[in-house]
Amino acid sequence: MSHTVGVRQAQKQQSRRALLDAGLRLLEHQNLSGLGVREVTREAGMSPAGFYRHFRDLAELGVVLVEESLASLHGLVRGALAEQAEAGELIDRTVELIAGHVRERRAYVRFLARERHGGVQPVRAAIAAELARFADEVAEALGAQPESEGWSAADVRMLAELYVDHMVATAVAFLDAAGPADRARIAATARTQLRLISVGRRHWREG
Amino acid sequence: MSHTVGVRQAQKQQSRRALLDAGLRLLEHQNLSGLGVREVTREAGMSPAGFYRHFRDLAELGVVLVEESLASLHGLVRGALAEQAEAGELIDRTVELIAGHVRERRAYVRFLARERHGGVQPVRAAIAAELARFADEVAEALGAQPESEGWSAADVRMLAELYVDHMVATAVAFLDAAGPADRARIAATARTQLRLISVGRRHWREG
DNA sequence: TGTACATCAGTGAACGCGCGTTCACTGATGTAC
DNA sequence: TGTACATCAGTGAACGCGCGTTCACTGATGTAC
Repeated sequence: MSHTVGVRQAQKQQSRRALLDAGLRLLEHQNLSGLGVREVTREAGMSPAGFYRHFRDLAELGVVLVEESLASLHGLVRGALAEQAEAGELIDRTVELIAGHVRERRAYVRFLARERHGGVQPVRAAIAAELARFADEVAEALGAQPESEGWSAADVRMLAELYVDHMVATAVAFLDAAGPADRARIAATARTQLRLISVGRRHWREG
Repeated sequence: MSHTVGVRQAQKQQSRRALLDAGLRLLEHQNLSGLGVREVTREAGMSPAGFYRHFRDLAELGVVLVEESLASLHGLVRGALAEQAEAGELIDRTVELIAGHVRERRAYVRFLARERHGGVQPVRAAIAAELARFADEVAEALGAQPESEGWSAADVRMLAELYVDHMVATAVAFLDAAGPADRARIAATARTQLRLISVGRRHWREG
């Protein structure tokens, strides 16, 4: 019974987690700006006043959710970049990674998609900044590939942005998929689009 | 003084317009699900009860705004497709069209971006259906081009979706542009990305 | 180990407030003759 | 044209309700000796 943290602190963490989870659950079908303190505490099985032991207001809870969402997304991007394979195979793997991520972190992905252009400015800014960082990471990885020889930094960065935009669009499409057949169609479309971009990249110099 | 419509009806139309404009104005900085009836009527200079002479609730007002937004977007898409020019020139014109549309219909574009994944289901469905129709139109136009010879209908459709997604992403980027220099950068990126896709399309067969 | 005091996460009651919606109304516009 | 009645867009008051936030509290956990 090591109590390096203490029972009290552990219980507090648990309550905080319950509030975050309740918020995430409720945000799957509504906007952050439409959420209420009482609504969240009700869902978490806590009295309304208890909320203020953990967060100043709902925007603060929202920002924590953004951080968690982005951490999970970062894992996805790193995973995609770490893959070492032939181009076609890499495309297939990437699309699979996105599909899997949407399946496992559905609520987080939905939250990001919804608040990316939502009504809460600090949350929007955090998401935009983090997507820019993803583009940086992707640009760096692309720049290291032999296919990028002779490309300007700006062109590599442009290509990275195109990939990130496409990843986001694909993830959102998976979110709204109607069923397995629909998911398969979305995956096939995404793969073909990535292949098209890849072809364009290879023939870029010849214009 | 032709009164084919009647003074009373004209005044009612004017009030309705005032409510829609007030809503659109308020929605530039908040979500539809966070908007209030009293808030809208206050902004429109009308008593709260007056709202119900025009709309059942705010979702109904929101759906009308979606229709208006999409009508304006339709004009943009038709404009882009109607252009007859050499590929490079066409890309420049398309990016200019998007930039101009964002400048002139800023509030509508912001509204669409925000509610596309927002918390009001009927509004979301309307936007998704309409974007699919845009993809259909674009696919039809692309299919008629000589460059599409030998392409399957599915591949043409996939290309159209890529273009529509890219248009949306570009419009949203323009929305958040920090200034003229930022706008120029976004335009340059969008042009280069379109050129890349165009190159990929030309060399598709050789894959 | 036991005891006495301190801390503090969570409670339940209370507050004032703005909300959505209804209602009977009013007065300008429309219509019939 | 003038008059008498009908229509109906917009009003202002009223309602009940759930909201965010505060407060003094309680009782389990932590700490000092």
